[in-house]
Amino acid sequence: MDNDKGPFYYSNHHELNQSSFPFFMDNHHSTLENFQGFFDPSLHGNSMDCNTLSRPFDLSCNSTSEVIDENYKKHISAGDLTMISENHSILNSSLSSSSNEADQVVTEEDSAKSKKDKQPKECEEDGDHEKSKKENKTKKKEKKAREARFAFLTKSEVDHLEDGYRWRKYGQKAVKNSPYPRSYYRCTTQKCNVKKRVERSFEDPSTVITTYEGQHNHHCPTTLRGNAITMFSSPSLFGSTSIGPSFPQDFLAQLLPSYNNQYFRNHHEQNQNTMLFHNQNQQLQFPRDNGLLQDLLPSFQGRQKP
DNA sequence: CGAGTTTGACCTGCGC
DNA sequence: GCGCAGGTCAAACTCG
Repeated sequence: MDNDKGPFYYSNHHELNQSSFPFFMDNHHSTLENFQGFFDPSLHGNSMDCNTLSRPFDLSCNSTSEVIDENYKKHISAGDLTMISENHSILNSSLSSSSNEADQVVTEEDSAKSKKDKQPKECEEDGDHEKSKKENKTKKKEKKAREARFAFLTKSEVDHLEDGYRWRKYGQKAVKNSPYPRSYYRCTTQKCNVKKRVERSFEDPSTVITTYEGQHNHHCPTTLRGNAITMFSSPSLFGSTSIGPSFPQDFLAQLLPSYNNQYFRNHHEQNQNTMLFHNQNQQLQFPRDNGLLQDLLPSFQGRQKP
């Protein structure tokens, strides 16, 4: 994988298992397996800013939501897991089923293999399908920046997890080397081009891999924000001194209603006592720090690419 | 009847 | 150039 622009290159031979995956959700046991591990500065020797990961998520659900930063719309290759770092870098690891989830690359890059990003709709609305095809061909050289993607694993028996948004399935494909198909969804809201892919891990069939692409430009239809914010900001939940002043509540508040509210819906009651951040006495601080890439995924051995 | 799903065909990029 | 795999389209279908 080309990585000329990225300051960091991570070998794909280092293990990235579920415990090092940024958001490993376990709906059955009412835990977010890796939130604590992911944010825990004692594990990573450093910490991260709330904005680091909130960017690729739906900001429009937040009352303080703002214009999408074009700098985050970097190309990434198909089938990649992406996280956006504070300094606009992208952590990028392959999730394609043809590759192993434990055999991943983390890199900042503008992907050279940005696949087609079709824009035929405008053309087809005039009913001239052939014309649109031709125009499409002429446009293919104008590689449009692929939307940022963000993927996470969820332990669930349900493939398509409720996340508060309405999705229309527009495709399903068999995935190579996997008995489980990959489903393609598009946000049903007009002019919202957010997509997501859902597939089940063939290595761990209890795990669903959900990949979001793009950012919603509308409010979450069925937000559970209130619950999420209450829970995450509750001193009784985390302990009044356990959360540092820069605890990414905004990030979590943005994240959870959109991406995990089934979790809350189903387990809200028990979650009040059992959920999230196993070690609640941990000091959690997230100073703004650009040197975060090496710290995010400690199982990787990052190195400067020559 | 509208919204969502299914599914085969098609398009595109990439590796050989 | 060819084949493969990922991604998308769109007609047919299902469902409420």
